[in-house]
Amino acid sequence: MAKDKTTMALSPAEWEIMKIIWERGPSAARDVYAALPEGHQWAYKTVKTLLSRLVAKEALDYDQIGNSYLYRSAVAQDQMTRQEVRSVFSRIVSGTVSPVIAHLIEEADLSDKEIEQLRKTLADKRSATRKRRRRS
Amino acid sequence: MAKDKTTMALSPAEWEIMKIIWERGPSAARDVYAALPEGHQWAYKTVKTLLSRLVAKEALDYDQIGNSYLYRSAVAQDQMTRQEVRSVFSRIVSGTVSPVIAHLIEEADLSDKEIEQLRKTLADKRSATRKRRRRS
DNA sequence: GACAAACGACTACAGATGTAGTCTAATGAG
DNA sequence: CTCATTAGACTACATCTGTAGTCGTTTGTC
Repeated sequence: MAKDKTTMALSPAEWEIMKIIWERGPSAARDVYAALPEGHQWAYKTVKTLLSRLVAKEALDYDQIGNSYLYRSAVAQDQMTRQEVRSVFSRIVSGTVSPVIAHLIEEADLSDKEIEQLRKTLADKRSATRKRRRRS
Repeated sequence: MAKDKTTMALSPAEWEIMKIIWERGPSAARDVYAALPEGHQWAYKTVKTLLSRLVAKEALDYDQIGNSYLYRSAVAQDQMTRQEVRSVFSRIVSGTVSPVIAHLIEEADLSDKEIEQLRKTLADKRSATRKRRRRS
């Protein structure tokens, strides 16, 4: 039933829950509820619904402790993130990706170290591209 | 009724339509239908529905020509794109954006010229960051 | 001028999502 | 042991989305 992990998608509200579990590690429903960022006033029941849906999607798994569940992530955060970013880009972009990357760089709050790292990524990319071109 | 332009969101199917109109310029429903990328076999009626919904959202506007409409974009593509990217990032990211940017760079098909441009963007970013730090 | 073709308006309907509420069973407090 | 509390299961319901279909009107064709 549950979609393949490589095609699973999370709704915004579900992402909110997953982020909490990724940060805190395995958590009971109460803990997730307590960890909601300020400004999110979901009813506890809403959190429970989202947790159940995430279990149904197999994004979460759980261990039963007494009569309650300890939810834990069943998918890696960076994998989900990559997937989501890919999906958004395929929706949005018609042709050129690079202006969007530029926009992100401008908007993001990057440390010097991260900037250095990205420069290196770009440099690698350049040589990789050249290699591909030569081969073809 | 219609959401403020700064908060309007498009569904994936709606993006598909908008991309066609952004590329082709003002178009009749038939033209949009004809311009659907291979593999998208929506019924013509489906296209019509999406166009109407986009008009309702004020993402499209139209001029009446005879008894039919010539649809034209009422929002700029890059503005919508930026908005969408921002929204996705605020959903997804807890903390560090830069791995995601790195991932994009790795995945994207970038020309040498674009890579050079991005390096420059990063360089600017670095000096901007330094300036901000000095000020604070 | 009659009629088929095409158009836009409105309607349909199932699945996903946001946002909870009810019901029943387990359990911890006294 | 009894009872209020709490947990998870199941139910609810409005809205958004994907994906069309029907209806009445306009219009181009002969």
